[in-house]
Amino acid sequence: MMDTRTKLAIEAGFLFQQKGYHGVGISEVLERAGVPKGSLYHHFPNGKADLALAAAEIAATEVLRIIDASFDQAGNYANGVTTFCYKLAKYFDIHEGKIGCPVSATLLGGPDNAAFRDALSGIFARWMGRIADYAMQFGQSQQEAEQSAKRLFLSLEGSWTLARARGDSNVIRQLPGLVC
Amino acid sequence: MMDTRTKLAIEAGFLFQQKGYHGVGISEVLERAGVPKGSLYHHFPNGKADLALAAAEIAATEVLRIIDASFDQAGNYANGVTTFCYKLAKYFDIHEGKIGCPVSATLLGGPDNAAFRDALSGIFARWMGRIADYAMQFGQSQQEAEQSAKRLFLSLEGSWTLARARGDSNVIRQLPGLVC
DNA sequence: CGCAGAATAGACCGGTCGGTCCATTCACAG
DNA sequence: CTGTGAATGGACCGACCGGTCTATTCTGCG
Repeated sequence: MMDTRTKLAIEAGFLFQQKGYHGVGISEVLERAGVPKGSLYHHFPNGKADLALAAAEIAATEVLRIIDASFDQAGNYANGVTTFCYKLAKYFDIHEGKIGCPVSATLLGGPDNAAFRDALSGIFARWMGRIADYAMQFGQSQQEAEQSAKRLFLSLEGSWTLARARGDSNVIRQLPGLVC
Repeated sequence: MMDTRTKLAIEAGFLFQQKGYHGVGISEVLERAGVPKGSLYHHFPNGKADLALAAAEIAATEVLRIIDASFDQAGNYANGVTTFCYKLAKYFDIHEGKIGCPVSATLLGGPDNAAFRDALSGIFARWMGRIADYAMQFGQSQQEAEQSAKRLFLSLEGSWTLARARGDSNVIRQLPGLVC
């Protein structure tokens, strides 16, 4: 069975992504995870803030895995982008359109903390770096690749927001036609 | 002097944009606005939710004004986009990089409410519509114009997020080179 | 002036927040 | 078995939350 610490971080992640850092109460996380309060403060001595950072880290890694899965078998860059967007749209639908960017809702809504901002910008850099790597692998120059990655990332972040506002994942699915 | 109702909505808007709906307490808004609680519930009988909707509406209108100011005197579409982004970057800097999209932080973080989502998607539609109008005015076909507007809006929404994570408005300033 | 409704002022409320603390149970080394 | 630290379980706390309610002050009309 899954680690208590991991289970807490994952359940907290889902909730944070839907309602933001301040919109989720500790007790709600505990109830969903089926874990008592004592355990939380054993695994996350700094409480809610630690929990949010761990949740964001897990979600960030999951997105990296989706990037890999999308580009590894793609014949070219545009193809990889399309697969990537479709996978994210599916993820969006699974959670009933209630979910935004898995990390920005968690960390941007949190306390005005340097640690939170650093974690967030680090995660974004990792995502863009990974996408740029694949773009280069498919023949783009480093400069081109970084620009492609940035363009994709920015639009994607916007698509997540718009999709949530509309309750419709099609914005995400139509993204490849817009940025490639 | 400014209307008490308006003052409340504006101050609430700044706070919501920084910390999200649940991150801001009523008392904090009242303190900043220098207004007692009774006045708030006189002007906004439904309390915090009404306040957030009014705040978003004001911010949305302000953005429309910035769009107009940017495109009205621009010689072409690309020029208007550049001015628009520079104005937004300046707005971002004025608020010390602590501010995101003026409406999504307020409304997406709020209660999982149909009224909130509708208001948000309506505001986004108005923004994109206005930008598309200018694009057509500068010679683009309707289809081209809508695509241009969507591309700009999505990247802009993403830029706001990234700028906030980095605490640096340059992402927004570099946007025209990326989407035009 | 007197009156009425709008607006302001703030005490007060029940509920929930994040967090602390300690008793208990578990897993495992000796 | 016993001992020990990790992990769990949950009662409890003060602070703050959004919201209600009543008293008072302002404002404009007759």
